[in-house]
Amino acid sequence: MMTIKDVAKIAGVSVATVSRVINESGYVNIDTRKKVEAAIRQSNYSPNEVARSLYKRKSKLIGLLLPDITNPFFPQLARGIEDYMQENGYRIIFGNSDENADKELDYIRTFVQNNVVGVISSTNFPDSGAYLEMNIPVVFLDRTSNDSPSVYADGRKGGRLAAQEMVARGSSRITIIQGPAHVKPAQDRFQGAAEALAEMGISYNVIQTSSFSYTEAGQWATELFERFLDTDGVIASNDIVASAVLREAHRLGKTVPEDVQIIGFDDIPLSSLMSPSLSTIRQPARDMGSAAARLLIQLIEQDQVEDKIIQLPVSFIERETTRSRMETSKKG
Amino acid sequence: MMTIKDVAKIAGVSVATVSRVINESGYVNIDTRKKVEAAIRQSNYSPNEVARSLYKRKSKLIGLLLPDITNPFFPQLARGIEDYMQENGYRIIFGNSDENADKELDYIRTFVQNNVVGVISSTNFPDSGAYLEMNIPVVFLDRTSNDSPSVYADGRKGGRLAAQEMVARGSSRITIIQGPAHVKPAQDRFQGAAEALAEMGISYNVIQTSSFSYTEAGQWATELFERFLDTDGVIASNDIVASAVLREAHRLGKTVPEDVQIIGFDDIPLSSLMSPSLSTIRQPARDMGSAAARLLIQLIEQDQVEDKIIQLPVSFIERETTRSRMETSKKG
DNA sequence: TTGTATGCGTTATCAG
DNA sequence: CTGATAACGCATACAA
Repeated sequence: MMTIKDVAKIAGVSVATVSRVINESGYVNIDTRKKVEAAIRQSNYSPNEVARSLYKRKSKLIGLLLPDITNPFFPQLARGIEDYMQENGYRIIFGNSDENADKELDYIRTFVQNNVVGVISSTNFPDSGAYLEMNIPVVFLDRTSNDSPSVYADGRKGGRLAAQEMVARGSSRITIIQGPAHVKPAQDRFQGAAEALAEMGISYNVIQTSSFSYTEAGQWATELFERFLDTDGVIASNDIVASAVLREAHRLGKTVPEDVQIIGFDDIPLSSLMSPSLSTIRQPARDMGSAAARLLIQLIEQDQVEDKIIQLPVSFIERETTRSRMETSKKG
Repeated sequence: MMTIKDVAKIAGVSVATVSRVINESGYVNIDTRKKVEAAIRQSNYSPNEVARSLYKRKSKLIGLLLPDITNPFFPQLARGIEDYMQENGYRIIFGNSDENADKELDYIRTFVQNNVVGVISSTNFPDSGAYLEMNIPVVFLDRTSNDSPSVYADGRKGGRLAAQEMVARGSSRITIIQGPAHVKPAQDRFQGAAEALAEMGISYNVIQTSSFSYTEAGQWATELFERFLDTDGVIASNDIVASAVLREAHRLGKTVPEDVQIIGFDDIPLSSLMSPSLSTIRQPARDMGSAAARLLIQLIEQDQVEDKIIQLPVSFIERETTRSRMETSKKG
């Protein structure tokens, strides 16, 4: 590998001068600049980021911690982040936490060991202290913690929306699938749906689940109809579980949405390609990702930021697992 | 941040000694070791990887380049890689290439700028020279290049399998969806299917596609049935497109698999949750990922490797978009 | 068994 | 406008 020294030699100047033209810092004569630039081109030199990072005590690296990239919601977040970071010259060190505190800690440690200048984390332990001790900007994504910088969608609202749309479309024997207890956003959704239903005076069933895994999704769908065969509306904890429910409904000979309506959560890309396509509460995942990236960069490069806490709106995506809306109670 | 110097001061020894206990290199008296270890614990010190990397001219970082993490096949690869790397103390710098040569080059450059010790790449340009010039181990994943280290599934065989299973299950008016021309594995599949069909003396239709994007998948499905309404067997270029075809078939009032059989490719996690669940040619994506990681680490740490080229088997996953096999021509 | 000094590739300070 | 040089944090060769 070429070093700044090699370039200096070729150009017949000192390393300091080369450094100046690279960083456009300090004065440098137009002619010597030409020489240096020529030398750089000729030698195909590009600066060693490690040395830079060592000297400046900060890199162009950011750490990204996601629960499981295999869950289709997270790649969307990751993409939003990566694109924005890429455009701004930052690179990403990525890790899956599996919602496991130790693994998370391990990653955080190596992040700081590598001089990352910031981290974006979708953690269930935002208050673990590890984040504070880092002493570098952190933004929590799809998660919240007091008034720490964070980007998230309004899960509670999403839950409410799902409940309202379901009721407005005529379901009355509704089952809510409650996501994993340790995943905050999942609980927000549940709470939103539950409280909206309560406000409308509609009783509901609840199925408890303990993960978002593909393999278990089928089991919960099975359990759901075993316990509540006559349910006519399912509010799922995410689109994966919703798919499983849709599948199980079919297997039992039910037609969707006539016999059972189903509403998912997230709006993962595949939900529109299923048949019937999945009605769902959309989280603008990619936007959440880029918003988080943008916020983190502000935190890194400026001392002032517009908003430390960014809540993005969710929306109901009407597709084929819900019926058309009944105009039951029109006011006015 | 604590440095080795701080630790040395606390322990009342020199930095060299501290370094020795950290790296278990050279002799160090049992008692002074105790002292140093205590100092490390007390100060919560962990070595600066950047400084290490600078000195040793190699890091614990590896570069990972994938076309698009948003395509459900790639997170599986990524997971296989990440898990294996994590266990072995390596971290990943990740980038999406979008199959764009410039973006790829940009990433490769920053990889070497950051002293990565190896890269795993799913590139369409394995022979671009950029990979050779890097002078660090590269393994191509889901791709091949002469006798460069690589890990991939037998796409040709997969295509053949799909064709054979489709025919054995009674389809005769078969349509193959041909994936993007610039994506080698997609062409392998196509070729395999086409040649198997040819061998069996069965004619077929072909639909050309130019990407694996979700949004366009629907259009191709539409085009497929517009042009070949009476097709009774579709061999799709991947599971996403297969989903779109399934959906379109339903929309047109066709029943699957009675009227049309559909076989996908990849076996993404959601394919088993669809209804009907998707018959598909499975690529062991996660295993491919860990195999690539394993191979890369061998390449990095040893001079000899078992096999530079690893081909993993594909398999037909029989689910609900294909009928049961007709025992047409039983020999013996 | 331990300590001192050097260099890894950069940037920034300070003379010139 | 340009060039020595120190320092970033660490690992190693060499002394002691």
